[in-house]
Amino acid sequence: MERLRSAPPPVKRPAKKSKKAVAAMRPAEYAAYIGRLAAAGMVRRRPLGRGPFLAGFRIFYADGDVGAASPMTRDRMDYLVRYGATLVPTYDPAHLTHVVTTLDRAQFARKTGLESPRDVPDALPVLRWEWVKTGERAGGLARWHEHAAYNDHVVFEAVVPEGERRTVPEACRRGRSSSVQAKGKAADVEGRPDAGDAEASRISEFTQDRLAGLAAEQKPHASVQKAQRTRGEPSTSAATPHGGGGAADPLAEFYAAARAERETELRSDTPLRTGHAAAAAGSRQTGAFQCDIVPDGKVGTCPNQDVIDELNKLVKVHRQGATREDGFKVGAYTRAINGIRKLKTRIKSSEEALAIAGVGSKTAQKIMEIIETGHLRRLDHVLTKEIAILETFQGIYGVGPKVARQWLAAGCRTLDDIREGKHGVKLSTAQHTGLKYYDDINARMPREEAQAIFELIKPVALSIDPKLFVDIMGSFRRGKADCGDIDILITRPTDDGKSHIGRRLHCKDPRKLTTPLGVLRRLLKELHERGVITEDLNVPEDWDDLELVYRGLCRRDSKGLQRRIDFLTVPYKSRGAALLYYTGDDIFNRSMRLKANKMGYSLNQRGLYANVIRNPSDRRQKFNEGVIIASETEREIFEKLGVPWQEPHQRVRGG
DNA sequence: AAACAAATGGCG
DNA sequence: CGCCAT
DNA sequence: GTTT
Ligand SMILES: Cc1cn([C@H]2C[C@H](O)[C@@H](COP(=O)(O)OP(=O)(O)OP(=O)(O)O)O2)c(=O)[nH]c1=O
Ligand SMILES: [Mg+2]
Repeated sequence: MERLRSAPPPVKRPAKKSKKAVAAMRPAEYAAYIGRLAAAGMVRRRPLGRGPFLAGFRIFYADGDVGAASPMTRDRMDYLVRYGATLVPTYDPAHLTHVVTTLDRAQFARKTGLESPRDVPDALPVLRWEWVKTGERAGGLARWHEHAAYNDHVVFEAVVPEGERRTVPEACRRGRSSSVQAKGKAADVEGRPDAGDAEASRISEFTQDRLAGLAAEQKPHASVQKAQRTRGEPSTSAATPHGGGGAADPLAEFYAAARAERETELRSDTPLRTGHAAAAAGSRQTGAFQCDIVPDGKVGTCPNQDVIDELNKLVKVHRQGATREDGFKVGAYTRAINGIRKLKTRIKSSEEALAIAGVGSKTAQKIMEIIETGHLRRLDHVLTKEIAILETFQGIYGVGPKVARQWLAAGCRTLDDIREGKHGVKLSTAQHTGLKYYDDINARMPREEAQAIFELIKPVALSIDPKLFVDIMGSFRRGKADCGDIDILITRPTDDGKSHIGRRLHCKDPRKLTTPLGVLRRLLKELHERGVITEDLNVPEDWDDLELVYRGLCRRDSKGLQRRIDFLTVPYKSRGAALLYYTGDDIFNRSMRLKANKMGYSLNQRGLYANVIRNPSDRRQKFNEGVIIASETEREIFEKLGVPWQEPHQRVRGG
C-alpha cells in the first residue's frame, strides 16, 4: 500500500473547477479533467528529484470508487500525470500501454466489462499501484511481472541484457537500459520515436488523441537525491497536529487518544476473554490470536494427511507467485490446512469440509476431489518445473525470490548453471558460501549434535567471562528432535557494573574492562582457531553495541557436516524479550507481536512497548517508539499481553 | 467490498 | 534503498 | 482464498 502522504496539492492554477465540482467528479471524469489541465500545461509535472518516469505511458487507472472519485484516486491520478503519464479515462485496450489497478479480479472484471483479467490483450500489462511507486526508487520502474495484478495475466518485459544483469542489487544504480522496457509491449509501440529529451517532448505529448512516443526512457538522472531517511522513522509529520512547537512531547495528545480508544474497547469486554485479548480481538477479522490458544500437546496421525499434502503443494505454488493474490492465498490455504489438521476423523462430504474454519467453497471442492481421486488435477498444471527450480535456487543461503526469478528468467535451470556462472550470474560472498555447502546447510541435525556443538562452545565462552549467560535457543529450546541450526543467546548481568562488552561505555581504562574486545569477538576468534566455526556469513560491524548478531557455519569435528550457527548478544535488561524472541517459533512470535500491535503496544527482541502510535492507514508504520513496559522476563511479557504462560515446547504454531 | 499486515538488522 | 535473513 |  501507499505509505506516504507527502504530495502537496498537485494542480497549480485554476482555469479550473471549484473544489466542490472536482470532488463530485467520477473517476473517468476526473481523469479526463486532469488530462485537459495537463494539456494546458497546468500540471506541475516533475515535483521531485526523479525524472518523468511515466512519460509516454497511456494508463487506465482502475480503482474501486462507486460514485465520485475518492481523494486517494484523485491523488493517484494526479501523481500519474505529474510524472508524465497520459490518463485514459476508460478501459480501451487499443489506446493503452498500461493498466494500473487496486481492484480484485471480480471488481476489475466488472469495471472493464471483461470476463476475467485473462481477457486483457497479452501485451498489455495490468499492474498494481505499487509498480508505479517503484518509479521513485533509485533503480527506476520495476519489471512488470513483479507487480502483475493478477497471476493469470502476467506480462514479461524483454530480458535484461548481460551487462545489466545483477545478482545483488546495486544501491547507486540510476536509470535503466532502454531495452528493459522496449520489447514485449503493446503492438502499437513498435517503432515509436525516441522521446529524446523527455523534458522537452513532454510539452507536446499530452493530448489524449495522439499516441505519444511510448518508451520515453528515463535517462540516467544526474541529481537523483538519495533518500536519507533513518530507518524506522516516520517520513511525514502527519502525527503532529499543531506544528508541535515547544511542547515537551508533540505526540502527547495522541498518546491520550490511543489510550482512550483502548480503554473504550476494554469496557466492551466479553466475560469469556481477558480484557486485553478482547480489546485486541474485537476489531479483528479472523477471530482470536494463535498465541492465545495453548496447544493440547496430543499427537495423533491425521486422518486427512493426503488432503493436507496436496493442499501444501498448492501453497508451494503460490509461495513462488509474485502477486498479492498469491500472498493471500498462501495464508488462506495455510489456515485451511491448520483447520483440517485438527480433525480427528476422515472428511466424508463437502458439507463437512465447508464446516472447517478457513475452508470455503473452492477449497471444499478441492478437498473432495482429493478424497475421491487421491489427487488434485489442478496441480498438474501449476506445479511446474519452474516452481521446483525456484525452490532449488532459494535453497542457497542469501538467495531469495527476486534473485531466483532473475536467474530463471536469464535461463539458469540448475545449481551447476549457477556454479558455472552461466548467463552472467554473480554471487555475493554469503551466496558463494551458501552454494558451496548447499547440502550441508539444507540438512537438519539431530538435537544431540546441536547439544554436542554447544558443549564445545559454552566452556570457551565461560572461560572468557564466567558471569555470562549462554544458552541455546530456537528449536532446540523448544525441545525439537532435530534442529535446522544452532541459535545461541549471550548476555551478562550488570550487577558488578560490567557487561558482555566490558565497561567501555563508562570506563575508558582498558585495564578495567572485563573483556577487552568484547565477549563475542573474542569467542568467535577462539572458535575459529579451534576449527569449530568454519565460515562467516554475517559479522557485526559495530562491536561496541550491546546487541550483536553473528551468522556463520560450524561443525562438531572434521568429519561432521557444516551447520548453520547464529549468535545473539543482548543487554541484560532485554533478556526476557530476547529469550522470547529467540525461542520462537516464528509464527508464535508473529502472533504475539500482532496481538501487541492491536493492543496499542509493540513487541520486539528488546521489550514490550506501550503508547505506540501507528499510522492508521498503514498499521505497520509507527510514529514513535513508545515506552518500555516489560523486558526482563518472558513471564512478564506474557502477562501484560494477556497470553497464558506457555513453556517453550508449547510455543509451536508452525509446521 | 474490504480486510487480511511482526519487527528488526546486515549487505552491497 | 531493496533484498535477504532471523 | 476466506471471512465479516
Ligand atoms: C526465521 C524467523 C525466526 N524468528 C525467531 C524465532 C525462531 O525460533 C528464532 C530462531 O530462528 P530459526 O533458527 O530460523 O528457527 P528455529 O530455531 O525455530 O527453527 P530451526 O530448527 O529451523 O532452526 O528466531 C523470528 O522471530 N522470525 C523469523 O522469521
Ligand atoms: Mg534455529
